[in-house]
Amino acid sequence: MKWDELAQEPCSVARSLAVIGDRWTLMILRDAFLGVRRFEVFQARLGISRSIVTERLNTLVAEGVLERRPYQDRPIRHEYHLTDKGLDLHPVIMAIVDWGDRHYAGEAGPPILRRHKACGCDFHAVQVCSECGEPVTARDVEARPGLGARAGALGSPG
Amino acid sequence: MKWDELAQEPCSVARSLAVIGDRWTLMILRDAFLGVRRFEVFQARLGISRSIVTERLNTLVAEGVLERRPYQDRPIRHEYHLTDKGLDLHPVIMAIVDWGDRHYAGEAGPPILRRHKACGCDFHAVQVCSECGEPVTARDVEARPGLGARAGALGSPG
DNA sequence: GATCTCCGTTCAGATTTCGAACTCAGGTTC
DNA sequence: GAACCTGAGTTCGAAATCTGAACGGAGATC
Repeated sequence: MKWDELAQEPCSVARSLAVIGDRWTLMILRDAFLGVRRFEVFQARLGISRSIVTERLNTLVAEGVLERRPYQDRPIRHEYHLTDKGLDLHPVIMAIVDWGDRHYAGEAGPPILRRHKACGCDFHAVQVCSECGEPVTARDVEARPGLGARAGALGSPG
Repeated sequence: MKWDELAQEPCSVARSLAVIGDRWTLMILRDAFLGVRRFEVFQARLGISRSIVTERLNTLVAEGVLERRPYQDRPIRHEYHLTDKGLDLHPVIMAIVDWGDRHYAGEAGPPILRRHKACGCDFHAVQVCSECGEPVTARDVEARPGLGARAGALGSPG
C-alpha cells in the first residue's frame, strides 16, 4: 500500500491518517489548538522548513480542517483558523497529550496544564462509552465488521 | 527541528509523536488493537515493505509499546503483544476512529463497529473531564504552561 | 531432498522530505 | 528615495525514506 491509497481504505483510522497522519501535521494542529494562527508563528515554533509548513497548511485547508481568513489587505494576509471539522480533532490531540503526560512527563509534571472552563479544574481527558457513560479501556471493546468492511483478523487486544 | 529532536521537546504531543507519529506506526497499532500479533499478518494487511514492518515493530518494542513473546520453539517465533503502555494508546486510536467515522464514513456507515462489553451497546468514544465528568470540547479548554514549559503563544481555539 | 512457512535482512533505485536561499509585495525608517 | 523589514510563500539540490525483489535460515511437510 502506498501512502496516498490510505484514503480509499475501508477503515476510519486509515482515512483519518491519510489527512492527519503526517509527520508534522499533528504538530501544526497542536499549535492551532493552542491558538496559533499565522504562517510565521507555525514555522518559528516548529522550526521546520517553510515549504513543509506551506504544504501542510494547504492540505489542511483543502481537507476543511483549517480555514484561511484574511486579517488585513495591502498586502493581503491570511490566518489559519480551525473549522468545526478541525475542532472535532480535539479529542485526538487530547488523547495524545494524555498518553505523553502519562508516560513521558518529567519530574516537573506535564509541561502544559489544561483547565476545564465549565468546572474550573485542571483535568485530563477520560474516554467514556457514548451509551452508558462508563470509562472505556482497550479490554472493554469488541470490534466487528460493519457494513462495507473488509474481512480480516479481528480479536481482542492484550 | 529534526524529527528525532521531537522527543526532547517540553510537550507531551511532541514526545508522543516522536514514538507513534510515524507514517505507518499508527496503522500497525490499529491492527494490534484489532488482535493482530504476527509479522506476516501486519505485513500482509498493510501491504507495505517488510523492512518497514521490521523497523516499526522494533521501535515499538524498544519503546515498550509492544512486547515480543515467544509462541513456539524450533524455530523460535515471536508474537507482538500490546503492553500496558501500548494499551494506554487505546484512546488515541479511538479518537482517530471517531473522527474518521464522523467525517469520512461512506453511506454504509462506519466500516467497523465497536461494542462496549460492559453495557453491550455499540458505542463511540466520548471525551469527558476527569474532574466533573462532563463532555469536553476544544472551546471548553484553557491551556497554560505547567512547570518546565517553554514560553509560547497560548490562546483559545476556534 | 525438494518445497513450504514464518520471520526477518539486504540492497539498488525511486520517491519524498528537508534546509537554505530566493522571490515578491508592500511597509518603515531616515 | 534607498535601505531595510515583514509575512508568506517558491525553488532546488541534497538527504532521508520507502519499495520491490531477492536472499537466508531454521525447522516442518510431502
